[in-house]
Amino acid sequence: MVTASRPLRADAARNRDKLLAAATELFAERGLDVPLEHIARRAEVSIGTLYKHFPTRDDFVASIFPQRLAALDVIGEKALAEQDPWQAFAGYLEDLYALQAEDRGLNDVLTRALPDAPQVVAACHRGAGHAEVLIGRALAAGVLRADYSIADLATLTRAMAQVIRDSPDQWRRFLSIYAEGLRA
Amino acid sequence: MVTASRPLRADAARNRDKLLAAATELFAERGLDVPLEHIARRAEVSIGTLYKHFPTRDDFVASIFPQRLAALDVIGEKALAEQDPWQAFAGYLEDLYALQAEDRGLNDVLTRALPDAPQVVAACHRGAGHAEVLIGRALAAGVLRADYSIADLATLTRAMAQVIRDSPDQWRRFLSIYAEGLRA
DNA sequence: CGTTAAGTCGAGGGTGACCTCAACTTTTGT
DNA sequence: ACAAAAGTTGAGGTCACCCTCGACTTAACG
Repeated sequence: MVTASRPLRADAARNRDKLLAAATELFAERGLDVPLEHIARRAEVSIGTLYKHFPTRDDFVASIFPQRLAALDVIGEKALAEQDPWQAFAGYLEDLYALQAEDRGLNDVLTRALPDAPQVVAACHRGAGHAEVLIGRALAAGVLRADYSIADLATLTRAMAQVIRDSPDQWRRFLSIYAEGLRA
Repeated sequence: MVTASRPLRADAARNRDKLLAAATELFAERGLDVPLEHIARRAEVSIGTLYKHFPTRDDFVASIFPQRLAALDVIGEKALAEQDPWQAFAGYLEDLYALQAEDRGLNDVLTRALPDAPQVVAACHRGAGHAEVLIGRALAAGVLRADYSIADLATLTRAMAQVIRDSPDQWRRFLSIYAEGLRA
C-alpha cells in the first residue's frame, strides 16, 4: 500500500519543517513531555496546524528519532571494530551514555516504554543486538563477570538516565565505578 | 514562642488522624505526588477539611516523615555497631535501599529536593552523618576506593531510586555490582 | 485571473489538579 | 439548653494541558 499522496503544498511543507525543527530542539532540551503548545509556539505556527501535521506526540517521535538513533549504530559499529573485548564494551557504554547526556529526549526514549513507532523500536533492537555481541565477546574473553546479561544493561541504562538528569557532571564517574564492578 | 493553642475538637482530631493515615498509605503506595484529592477521598473527608488541617503538601510530609526517617537512625546505629568496616558500609547501603524499596514516598523524599520541613531535613542530615562516619572508617581501613565521598553516595541514591521504581526485583543485584566497583 | 482544494487559525470544550470561601453543622462550656 | 467557637462541606474559580472544528486564507493549476 503505497501512500503516494500529492506532495505537500509549499506553505505546508515550510510549516512542517518549522514544527520538526522546534520539536527537535525542545525534545532535546526538555524531554519528550514538553507541551505540544510550546512546540507550536516555537515553530510560530498555530496549535491547529501542529495537529494537522502531527496528530499525536508519537508522530513527532517517529519523525525525529530514527535519524537520531542512527548514532546508536555508529557507536555500535565503532565498538565492534575495537579488538580488546573489555575496551569495546566499556567504550560502548561510555559512548551510549554520552549520547543520552546530550539529548534529554533520547534519554527519555531509551528509558521509558518505547513509543509505538516501528522505526524507533527497530533502531533500539539493533542497538540491543550490538550490545549483546559486545557482552558475548567480553564474556568469552573472561573479562566480564560471568553472569552479566543484557537485562543488566537495561537496568543500568535507566539508572544512568536518572544520574544524567540529576547530575550531568557526575555520570562518567558513576559509570566508571559501576564498570569496575563489572570486570571478571 | 510556644504555640499553646487550644486542643483540637474531638471531630477535628478524628479527621486529622484519618487524613494522616490516608496520606501515609498513599505516599507509600504512590509517592509524594499523589493528588491531595485522593487523600481526602481515602480519608472520607472533604477537600476543604484537608486544607484546613494541612494547608500544603509539605505539612503532610512534615507530619509523616520524621517518624519514618527514624528508621534511618536505626540502620545507621546498626551499621556503626558492626566491626568489619566493609561489612558495615555495604550493609548500610543494603538496608538503606531496602527502606527505599518499601516506601515510594521515602524514595521520593530521599531523591528529590528536600521538602522544607526542618525535622525532615534534620533526619536526613543525621543519616548523612552516619554515612560519613561509615565511609571514613572504610577508607581508613583501606577497603573502599580512596576517592569515594558522600557525594557519590548521593548520586548512587538517586540512581537506586530509579532502579527501585523500574525494577523492584533487580535493585539488589544492581547494588551488588556497583558495590564490587567500590572495593579498594 | 479565478476556482477550489489544501492548509491555517484560534476560540473553545474537556480533563484533572490546585485551592478558597460562604453557608451549614457540631462540639464545647456555661 | 443555648450561644459562640470551631470545624466541615462542596461548588466553583484558576490553571495548564489536551484536542477539535468551522470559518478564514492561500497556493496551485487551468
